[in-house]
Parts: sequence; structure tokens; C-alpha cells
Amino acid sequence: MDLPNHAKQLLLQLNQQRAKGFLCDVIIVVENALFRAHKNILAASSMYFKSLVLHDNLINLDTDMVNPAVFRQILDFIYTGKLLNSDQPGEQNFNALLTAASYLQLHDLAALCRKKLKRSGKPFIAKLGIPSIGRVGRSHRLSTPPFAHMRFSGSSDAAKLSHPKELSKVTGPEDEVFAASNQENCHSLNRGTSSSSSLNNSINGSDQELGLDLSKKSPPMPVQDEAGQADSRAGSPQSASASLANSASYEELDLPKNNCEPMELEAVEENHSDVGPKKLLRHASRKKEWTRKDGEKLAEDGGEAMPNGVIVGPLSKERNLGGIYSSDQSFKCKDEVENGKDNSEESGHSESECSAHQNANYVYRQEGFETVPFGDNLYVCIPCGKGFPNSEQLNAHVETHTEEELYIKEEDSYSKEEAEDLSAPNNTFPNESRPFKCSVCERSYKDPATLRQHEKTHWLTRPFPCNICGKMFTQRGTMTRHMRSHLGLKPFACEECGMRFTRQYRLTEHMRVHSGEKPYECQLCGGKFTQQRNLISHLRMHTSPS
DNA sequence: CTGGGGATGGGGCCC
DNA sequence: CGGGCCCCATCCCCA
Repeated sequence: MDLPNHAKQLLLQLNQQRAKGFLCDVIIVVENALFRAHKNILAASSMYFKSLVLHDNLINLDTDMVNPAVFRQILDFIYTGKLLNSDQPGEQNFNALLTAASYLQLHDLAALCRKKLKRSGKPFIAKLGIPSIGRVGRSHRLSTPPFAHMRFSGSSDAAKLSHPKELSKVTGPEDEVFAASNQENCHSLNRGTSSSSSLNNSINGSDQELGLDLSKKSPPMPVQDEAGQADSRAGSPQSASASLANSASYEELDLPKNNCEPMELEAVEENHSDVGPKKLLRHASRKKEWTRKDGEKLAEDGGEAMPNGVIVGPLSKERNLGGIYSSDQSFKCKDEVENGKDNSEESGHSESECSAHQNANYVYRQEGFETVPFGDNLYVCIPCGKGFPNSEQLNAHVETHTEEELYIKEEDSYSKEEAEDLSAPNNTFPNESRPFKCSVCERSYKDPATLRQHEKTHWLTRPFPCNICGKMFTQRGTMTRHMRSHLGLKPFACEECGMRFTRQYRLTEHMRVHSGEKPYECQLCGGKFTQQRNLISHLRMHTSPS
């Protein structure tokens, strides 16, 4: 018995899920464009991808071999089996496609391209060094084929192999990024705005644009402000998401390009080559270690049973790309575990509570796991559990909740906080100068805005998601700061050594390295330190039993 | 190999 | 919204 159209329907569903970022568990970086996808699909399409996605959640492709426009076509091909039209002339496009397909070991696509080129009578003009196996060229990123050193993240070896200068380049005018069609992320950032119409108006009509516009999320770079360009181009996170929601298929990168002022260009080069990617590698490595460490506690080798029965791997725990379980859950639950409030059945930590820790005001409900049938209402409000057929309706509903309803009502945690606060040197307990008292805990503040900000920390929800990795934040500023780490933006440069930092405070801290100033002294042994945190860690050495 | 210190990155949170 | 500070984690170097 054959079910006609089964494969087609399945592919259609998967492509729709990709469009929404639903269950996407891997990010592919091509120059400055990001694409979300499903590991399974990629692995099923190419041995190359299969090897890559096994260990990595973030895949950086060789820009010599593939550019964002071509990769978009390729990704569409993988998910639809169809080659959609490109802006490029046919032969040129097929040449580029063939290069990329060969590189990515998409043999069917490569054969298709060859056939097209042969038919047109134009021979394939291959780029030098197309990796059959073992290309070691300009980019060590992941241009090297599988089985060599295929790890982008989580491997210090990869970091060593990757020459920072090679890891990225300043993008030229030809660089393009794709507007994201991840409606969920757009909505979660822009509650109340509608992105679906603009999505429907995408230039290609049918295919979704799955890259993320990095540029619009870039915070202004104060160091480069003299040029007067960075600021005017760099938008706020809100405008970023707006652009994500509203742009059509292609958008020019707003990152400074080759025609920038020299100073600006220099800064960007440093940001994107010397520091950014390298740090990204280190960052990924660290994250991996965290996952591994945590994984030991939660599950062997990256499989963790979540409360609703969904099995999430390290990626899902770390980077929720699809909107179900963001990293915050893992962090939150990890914290709770550490605090003796294990996220287990006996603790009474319900699914909704746990879910609510990690997403904004809504999550997709994964079909097949809900205990109550929700039918087509896949968008579920965390606080009340109601299901909605689409995110717009859910968002409208979420607005009806009062903030008070969103508070966490866990007495234990507050008493714990209070205990900690009492020991804190600068406690924030109410007094005459701090008249604004938190209704949940005992803290008080000088002004209502700060109180309100604090009260958000009691909410179940985290309203500010990172549009790249899905991690949720309570404060927009924290989220934008977090975005800098994705983008490798380090506006604060040390005049002495040129080292760059994401935060002013880090630079101040760093400057003590040059000045030799050691303002922090250990009262027990007289040891002096440049940084307070190192004094603290030193003090632990004194206090910890040995 | 191990422990301590220097230095850095990221998140939380208050101002 | 940015600055500043705290905390935790990590990497690297060196004794």
C-alpha cells in the first residue's frame, strides 16, 4: 500500500517548519548570512553535512565555495527538490551551484548542474581546489571536507587550525543577507507587529528566506562613530527585528564595507577576523564543555528527556532555534537543580512552569506530546495553557495577561534570595531612600522603573529572545549585549595593545594589565589583584577546605 | 600532573 | 539603553 504524495507532504511540512525555525537545530553560516535548518535533513542530503552536523550546531561554510545566494538555492533544493530561479544568469548560476554542490557533496544537485551546463554548451569553470576530499586552502573553517577536521565548534584544534584572518573577511558589496522568515522570532521580538504579510510578499514568492540579517542587529560601534556612518546604519534591536519581519528577500549588509572610512574598516576587520571568529570558536568550545558537563548530570552524550517527553540534545538545550526549548530552560533548570529544586516530578515542577522559564509568552506545543489534545492550536500560552492556531492570536491573548499573573510563586526561591540578600554587603532592603518595594521579594528600589525592571526577574517569561540562538533574556540590553558576542562586535579597543572588548568595563579592567594597578588586596595574605573577581576566586582558596 | 594566578567571556541585575 | 558591577566559567601560563 502506497500513500501517494506522502514524501511530498512530508517535505512540505519540513520546509514549512524550516521557515518558522521550528525544530531547527543547526545554523549554517555563509559569509554574513545565517540559515537555520534541520540536522536530519542536511544529513540525509549529503555525507558532508552528515559529518558536520554530528558534532556541530553551528556550521561555517567556505565562502570561496558557496555564497549566501547560492546556499539559499541549495537549501531550498534540499527541502523541495526544486531549483528555484536565481538573480544570476543561468550559466553563471549553474557554475556557482555546481561548485557549491561539489563542495557540499550534493551529488544529485551537482549532476543536475552539470547536465544543465552541458546542455547550454558551457563547460564547467571550476574554482581551484574544489574539495573532492582534503582541500586545505584559504579557509580552514569547514571548507575542509568531513573526516579531516570538521569541527567548527567545540574543538580547540579547529580553533588553532583556523587562522583568524581566514575565518572571515570584510564583506564586499556583493554580500547579501537574507531576511529571516522566522516568524516566531520576529513575533517574539515584535509583539503586535505582523510579519506574515511581508513574508508572503517575498520576492520569490514561494520560498522562504531563512537567513538572518546580522547587520541590523548590530549595536552601534561607538569607536567608529567619528565616521558618522556606523550609527546611522546600525539599528536598534527593534528595528532589527522589524527589518527581519519586513524585508523582502535580499538586503545589503549594513556592516561597514570596503568603502568605509579606513578607521571603520580597520575596526571591522578586527572585529570580524582577529577577534570575532576566534572568540566564536572559543565560545562554542566553552558552550560545548558546559553542555558536556551538564550532560553528564542530565543525560549521557547529549540526550535529555524534557518534561513533555521531547528528547533534546545538547543543541536543543543550548540553542533553541525553533522556539520550543530555549537554552534558558537548560540554564534555569540547571540552576534549579543546583539549588536543590530539581526539575523533577517530585518537585512539582510542572511542564508549563519549566517551559515558561525559557520562552517568551508562548511556545509551540509539540504535536504528539501534549496530554490534552490541542488540535491545530499549536501556539500555547504558557501561563494559562490555552492553545491558538497562530502566533498573532496567541500574542494578542498574551497581552491580556496581567503582569502579576506572570510572577513566579515559589516561596522557597524567595526565602533563599532573601537569605542571600541579607549576607550581601549592599542589600537592597527597604528603607527611606528606597521606597519602592518589590511585591514578591523584600527588595526595594529608589525609583519605580528600577523596581519594575527588578520585578521582571520574577516573571516566568523572558521577553527578549536572541534571534540567532533563541536564548531568552529578561532585559533587552542583556540580549543586545549577547548579540554582540554572536556578531563579534567589539567596539572598545585598548590603545596600548589593540585588544578589543564587547564592554567598556572590560576595557577598563584590561587597562590595569598595562598600568600594573592592582587595587584589590587580600586581607588575609596581602596578595594584590588587578581584578576583583580574581581576588574573590583567591579568597575561595583561603576559605575552601583543603 | 596539579594548583594558583592572570586574564577573558558571558549572563544577571541595578543604576 | 548604556554603564557598571557582580558572579560563574574557562583558558592559559607557570611553578
